[in-house]
Amino acid sequence: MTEAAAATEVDDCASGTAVRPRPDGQDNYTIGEVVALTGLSAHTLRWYERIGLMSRVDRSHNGQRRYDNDDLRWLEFVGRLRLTGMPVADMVRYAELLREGDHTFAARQELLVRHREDVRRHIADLQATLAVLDFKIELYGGAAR
Amino acid sequence: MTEAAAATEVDDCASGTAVRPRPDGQDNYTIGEVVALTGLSAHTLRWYERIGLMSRVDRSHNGQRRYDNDDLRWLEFVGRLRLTGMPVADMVRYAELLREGDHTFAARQELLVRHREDVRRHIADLQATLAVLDFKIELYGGAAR
DNA sequence: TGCTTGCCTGGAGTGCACTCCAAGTCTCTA
DNA sequence: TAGAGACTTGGAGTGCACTCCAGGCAAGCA
Repeated sequence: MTEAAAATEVDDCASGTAVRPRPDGQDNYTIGEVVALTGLSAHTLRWYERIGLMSRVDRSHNGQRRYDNDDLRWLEFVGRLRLTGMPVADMVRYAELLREGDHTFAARQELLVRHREDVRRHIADLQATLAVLDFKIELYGGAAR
Repeated sequence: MTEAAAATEVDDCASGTAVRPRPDGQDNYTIGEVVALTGLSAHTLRWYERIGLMSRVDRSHNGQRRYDNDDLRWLEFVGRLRLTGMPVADMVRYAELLREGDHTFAARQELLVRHREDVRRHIADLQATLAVLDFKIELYGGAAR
């Protein structure tokens, strides 16, 4: 496997539940379609592009955005990172590393490893709180009876 | 158990790792001590009081805040809710219900139950993302070799 | 031909959760 | 008696992640 091929594979496997309604080749979606598919607003999609969280999206002959399946995959991955609390600045950093090419593999991996640690810690915090919530809810139930 | 007793117990059991360095009776802490104990800033502590997230804190003869163990317990619980992403407005709502008395038991329980659902969903999201991160990190590792 | 719909841009505005500021008070130590 | 340090207040400012606005363009339809 070449590094370039690995990079593609690494960066495309956003998640198992990809939303890619049309096969490669017929995959050019208007911003409105992407809004419907991702739940993001058109404002947010344009903003993501402006701040460099997406590389420049293709345009139609009259300047309108045309997204492809790779864009959807990327948006899905970004959605996951966002859901897990990664700051937008870090996601932009990751996107920049991606554009810089294969020599940034280690930096990208490090960024993801660090984020994974954050996520693990956060899960532990949430579970500890869940126990407290269970206890309080139980007590309220007991007091109400 | 009276409802009042239940309310006290329910609302004091913030967590197992309470930071309460002095026993009840000698428990009056300056804002600086509470900053050191909780990690919150003095600004934030005053702001919490201003918005009603804490009921009015005792004052010394010259108007300075004096926190007690109950305040610390409450701050600890608030910290947990904050960590798990509850909006401040919801925490204020909970604090208001608490001040209104025993007849708000059901409402308080409902609020916590709803939040517990949010937390559970969030844990599931985090775990799904963890799987994606593991996969990508693994691929980067493979590509680097 | 005019109207609607969907899209474009740069820049301003919003909501949240703090965070800081200015000007003042009080207490303690040198 | 002076200075340092910890505290007080209301109100303004900050950073983040959007979110909206004004003004305009292009395509499709009555």
